Amino acid sequence: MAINTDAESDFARAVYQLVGSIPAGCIASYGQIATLAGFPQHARFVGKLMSNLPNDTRLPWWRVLRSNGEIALPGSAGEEQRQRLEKEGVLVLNLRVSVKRFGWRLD
DNA sequence: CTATAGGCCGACT
DNA sequence: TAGTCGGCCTATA
Repeated sequence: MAINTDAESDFARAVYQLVGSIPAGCIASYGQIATLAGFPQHARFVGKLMSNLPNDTRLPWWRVLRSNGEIALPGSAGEEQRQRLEKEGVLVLNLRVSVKRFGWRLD
């Protein structure tokens, strides 16, 4: 089953809701979001959605990183993400976060 | 720690 | 129509 790229698609809405429900001080991965949204194969599309987000979005896009805790964004964008994370108390070392300590796991 | 190998799938040339 | 490219993932060496 192919996903609908429309911003109103179930997939997109699920992703937005999930990202929005990541607690401050925690991080999640693209694949994790995709999986929770019901489409484990669409990790990349999650990134696509994030890149499409408007600048004034309220979504905490910065809490989404790679599965290994690495910041995916290059250059200045990654810098912004790093600062937003640290402002929430997430320790970022060399563009890296400890998934063990800050990973978003549901209880 | 790096390097390879395989997979995935929408968007854009 | 066929490549190529992404804010990717997992496993293995």
